[in-house]
Amino acid sequence: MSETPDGRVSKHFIEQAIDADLASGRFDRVATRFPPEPNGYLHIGHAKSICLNFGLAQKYNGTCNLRFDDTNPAKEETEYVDSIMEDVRWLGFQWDNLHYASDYFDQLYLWAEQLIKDGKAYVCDLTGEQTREYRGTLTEPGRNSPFRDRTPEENLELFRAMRDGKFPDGARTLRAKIDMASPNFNLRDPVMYRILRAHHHRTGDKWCIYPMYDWAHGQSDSLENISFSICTLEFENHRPLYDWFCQNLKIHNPRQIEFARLNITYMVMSKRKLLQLVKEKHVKGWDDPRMPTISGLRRRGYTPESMRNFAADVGVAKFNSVIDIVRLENAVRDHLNRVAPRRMAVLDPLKLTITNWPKNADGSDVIEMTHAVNNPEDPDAGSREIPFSGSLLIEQEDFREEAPGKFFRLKKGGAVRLRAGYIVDCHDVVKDAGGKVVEVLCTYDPATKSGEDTSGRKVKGTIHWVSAAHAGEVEVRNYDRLFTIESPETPDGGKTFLDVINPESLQITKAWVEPSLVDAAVGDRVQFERLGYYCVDPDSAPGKPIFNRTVPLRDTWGKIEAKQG
RNA sequence: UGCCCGAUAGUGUAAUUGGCAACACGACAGAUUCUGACUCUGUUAUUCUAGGUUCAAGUCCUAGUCGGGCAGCCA
Repeated sequence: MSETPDGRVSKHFIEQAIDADLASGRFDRVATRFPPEPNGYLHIGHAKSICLNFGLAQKYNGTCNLRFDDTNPAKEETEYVDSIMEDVRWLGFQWDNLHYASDYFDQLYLWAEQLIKDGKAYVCDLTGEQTREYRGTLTEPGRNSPFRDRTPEENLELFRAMRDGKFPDGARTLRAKIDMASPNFNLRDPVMYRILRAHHHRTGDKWCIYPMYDWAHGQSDSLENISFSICTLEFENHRPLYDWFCQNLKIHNPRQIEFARLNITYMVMSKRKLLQLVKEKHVKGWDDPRMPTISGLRRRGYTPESMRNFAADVGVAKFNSVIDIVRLENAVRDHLNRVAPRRMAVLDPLKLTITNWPKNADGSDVIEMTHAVNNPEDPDAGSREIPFSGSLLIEQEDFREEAPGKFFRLKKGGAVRLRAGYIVDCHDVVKDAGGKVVEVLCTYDPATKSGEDTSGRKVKGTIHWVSAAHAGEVEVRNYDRLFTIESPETPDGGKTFLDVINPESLQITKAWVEPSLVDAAVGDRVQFERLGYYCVDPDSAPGKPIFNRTVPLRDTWGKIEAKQG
């Protein structure tokens, strides 16, 4: 739901469907569920689904369950279950009930016997390959399995034997008896159970037959009294089967509604590809800050609020869209701008010496504390004191010996304000043997101290700095997009997504930071003024923080420069 | 050559369900600024095409075009 300018509330198509079903009496409440398969870590696409399902429950004063769709023991692990629960909570949601599809295995088995007795399911001896051949093609109908007309008695006996482990893996299946000529493949006698000897993360070795998705999902929804079963577009063709099972079992029939999954430029979202990135060590793990996983984005410094805002921002529809990654970046900037304390850090230092700075009797610099606002967007954030001296570090790129008029920073013969400090005038530089500027020499204007400026001077630029003697030295990990092209899932020229990994997606560097930052705690988020938002990484040790760049600040000057070549 | 679904500024989402095509982001131009950030202002459309119904069509009908999905004992 969102507000239009004239105050009306606009609802997306799922909310409209819910309104209609509530009004018609088809359902009297909203019950949703988020049903991940625990075979990998959740990514931002799942976050959209989580926000949708839990969000709907909140808006309609209904309920939302978390249910693990754990019907394939070959792929599923407890590690993934734990990470999924952590991610859902971190996003800010609490499920009403926690379930596992595997909790329903007994009920599912009973229902299967019921369908067999009703003559609506049969045991099929076809091999996997034969099953495929019999299924037909896109343009030709399938053919009936030669085992399709077994009697309910025979089917029951064989099915129980399947359950009891009398047959090897893959030898037989239980199939629903629907219509081999249906234009919808899902209705061509879909497999309900396969024989599979694998240790299940919850049921152990109790079962050697496991239900297929279609046979487990809708029935699980039904058992939980779900009203709206929201899933992604690729399940649209499954809906007739979803309804067929509920109707033939004569059980509560939730309404399945499909929406388009989330795609974002410069990201891959398939679990298979993400698994590959992890397994082949192209990244450091599922929570590598370059991953689109919720845990990766969390480590990168994204906030739950920004991710929820992003999900709301991209909307819900049936159109298969690709969201520009800048919208995600914008969402986190927008939130962090409001909440992240400002700090100063210099990543690529250049020495700046103030030649007229006062000295103590012993020849050392006088140290003066200056007053800096913590967050101009948030008066409640207060202010802090930073040590200022005659020996500072500024950013290399903030100084040019000679520069065009549009360059507002420091140049020889020019002036600039040192943020929360003084205005300085540059009168000379010191170069090394190679002619590279290694130090800039300035004078400061005592009447221009930040907060008590009586000079009336105006300068065009303000730059950040740290006092050389007081700066803490820390590690900084500057992250960038993991891929070099917009659509890494489909690169040109026979390349794969692995060929378009951005070799510069992680740049480790040092930074010199204002003193308070040395004690930053894991998870702390700050804005390095004029650079970007940073978050303290779990790899940090006490007194040795490591800062991950969440996202850089928008850089208008960088754009202008790039354009001018 | 089958079935299902979709198509509205560059990108995404709206349009009181047949009544002046709007909002966000981006891009561009400008203002402001002790962060070239933030903020503010302006610019950015033959609603895929062709017919039809209607006083009136983005919305309804017909045909077409383009895009996505479907032939796992995966989910």
